Amino acid sequence: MSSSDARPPRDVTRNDVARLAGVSSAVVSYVVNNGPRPVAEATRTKVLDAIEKLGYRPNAAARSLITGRSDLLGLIVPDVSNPYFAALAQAVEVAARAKSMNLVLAQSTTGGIAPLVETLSGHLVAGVITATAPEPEAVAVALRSRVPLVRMSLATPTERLAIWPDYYGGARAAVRHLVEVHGHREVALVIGTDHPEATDEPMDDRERGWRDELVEAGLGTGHRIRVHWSSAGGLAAAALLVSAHPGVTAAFAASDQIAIGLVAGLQRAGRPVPGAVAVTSFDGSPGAEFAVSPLTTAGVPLARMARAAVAEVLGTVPKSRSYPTTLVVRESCGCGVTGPGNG
Amino acid sequence: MSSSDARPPRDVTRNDVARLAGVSSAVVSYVVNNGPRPVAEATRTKVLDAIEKLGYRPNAAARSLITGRSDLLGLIVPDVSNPYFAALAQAVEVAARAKSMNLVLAQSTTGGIAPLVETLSGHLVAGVITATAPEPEAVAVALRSRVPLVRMSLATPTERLAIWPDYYGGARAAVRHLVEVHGHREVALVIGTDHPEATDEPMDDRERGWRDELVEAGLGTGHRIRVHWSSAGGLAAAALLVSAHPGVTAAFAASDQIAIGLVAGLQRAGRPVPGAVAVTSFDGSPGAEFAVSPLTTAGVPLARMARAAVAEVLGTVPKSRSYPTTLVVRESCGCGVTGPGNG
DNA sequence: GTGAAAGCGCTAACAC
DNA sequence: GTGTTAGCGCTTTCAC
Repeated sequence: MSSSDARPPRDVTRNDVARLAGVSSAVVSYVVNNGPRPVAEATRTKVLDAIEKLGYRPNAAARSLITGRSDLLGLIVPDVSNPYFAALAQAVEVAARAKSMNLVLAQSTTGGIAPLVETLSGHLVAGVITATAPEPEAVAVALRSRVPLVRMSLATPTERLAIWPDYYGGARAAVRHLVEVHGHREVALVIGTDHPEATDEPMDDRERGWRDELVEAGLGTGHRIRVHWSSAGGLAAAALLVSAHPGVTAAFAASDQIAIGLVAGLQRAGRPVPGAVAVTSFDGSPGAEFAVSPLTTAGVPLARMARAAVAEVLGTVPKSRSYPTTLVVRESCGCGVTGPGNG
Repeated sequence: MSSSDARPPRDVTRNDVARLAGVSSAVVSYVVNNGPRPVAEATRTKVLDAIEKLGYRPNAAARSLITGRSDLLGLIVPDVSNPYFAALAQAVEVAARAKSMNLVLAQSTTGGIAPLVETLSGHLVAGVITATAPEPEAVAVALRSRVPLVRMSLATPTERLAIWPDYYGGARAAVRHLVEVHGHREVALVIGTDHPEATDEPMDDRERGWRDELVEAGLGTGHRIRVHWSSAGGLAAAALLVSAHPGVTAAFAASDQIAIGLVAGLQRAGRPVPGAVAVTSFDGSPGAEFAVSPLTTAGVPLARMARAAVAEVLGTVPKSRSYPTTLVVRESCGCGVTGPGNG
């Protein structure tokens, strides 16, 4: 501690273990990796003892250098502080750890993910799971470095290397509940956008689901509000809804975060949910239960999706790429509410 | 593509670059690392061109192997899907990336963190930031592998390698607001616990702050509820509060998550916040604004703390270890509420 | 200002 | 069933 530890004492290496156990370093390797060659039980025990005694821990860098792969797995999300992506990250971390993989978390808050994929691939990650839509350059980088880039929970599904919730079906179920169970005729859509000014954005499957469900019921699709994918966006949507769409009696929010803000904003504007306006949403995040009006929401099976995404990174072709949602019925739709309401 | 790519084509290495640029591999190294030796401008350009042309990317494993360190930084949290830890993780990721470090995220959902520290140190991480209290064995592992283990946002501050919000001061401010501004005399504490049955847990500084503030105001400290650190816990606390502490007119919740459940539960129990019970809490998480009653909460400066924690991992002794909170005043305390209330 | 070369700790042929 | 050994891609000392 006196000098600025100029050169840290070397870690205990596989050779130290071999020496103490009285075997060759190869045998230590076979024991540590359970292969690729068999080891006699007695020898194995000696090695294990030596490892224990020395507190030996394999150097992941050396291993990666030779194998060309690591036990690292990249995860790119727009922003982990968003509860949906937080839930996604937690599910992926659990799924990764179940496969003895470590998660490297990267946020794409600003700009493209190509530099992130580049960095990650420099770490020889087994693959990258992205919840941010990769721009063409990012895809090119992944291809060039031969790193599987698995899209997870993106609104515009691809056929290859992607896992997504059934946005379309979930949205239809959430809208159908409003129409069939509660009899609403004017159902607005409140959806997010990443490019507020862009007009040629591909249509989100949740929007498609909302539209088709209304059309099939013979209802109009004139009420559509686009805001940020956040509770603040939902708050803004509430203001818009009361001012520009006064006749609306129900709304489908494309995410719980939006719904949380929407429901709070509606309440503040004197249009309580579900009394004045019924709301359903999409995600099934834990916080939905504690919204100003507990949210009825299409629940996404993140744990299963995460396992599928990790498996896909590891080279397993998943049985299914689209995961059905389950409508969690609470109160924001008008169900089970006592007192003044339109149930 | 026909065979199962038995042996992936070797990546482009530093030698390829050297060959193309017509220099030695050492020079490539000097260019890539900006040192440790100077390189002529013309040579540098040639090298850079070759790198560009070949799409060369340094192999992090090889670099780590020789330097004995990586640009990886470990972060251990109990559960990223908890909004507080999600916010913490996002702040740490940003702070890490600002220092060109990559975050390896590990969750300690079950059991001790020693195995995680062990794994992380095998990856030669520059350090580990933990928001889960390390058990003695974890500390020993970190010591043995000479990995700095920085505690972040732990309720029981240490003197070394730790960064924390001013739990004590923040709690006092939140309680003081209830007492001095709103005149409450019976202020309950709703706090979490990791070991529901343990009785010898060290006292959380938030509890100490709550107690001292009340004592100095000449008030009683008889109302204390311990639940899980979650919104579900807050919901349970609401039930307990109405049944076992009917005289209470205000409560300080030790976390926003608890407060969110508490406020929702109180509302459901017909004791609206802040009308019937005023509430303040601790954290300042984004979601607090959208609680059933927008939360007045002691805001924690996570971004600054994250920068300090990352700096500490990197060997900088922080100017400060304790970070003051800022009371964000909204409505749950009774401020700015029109209509029936006890403002 | 540049090059040659010695390993970092580990894996996996290959030899015995 | 075990040992020997040749690198993996990179950094850095040391010569020039």
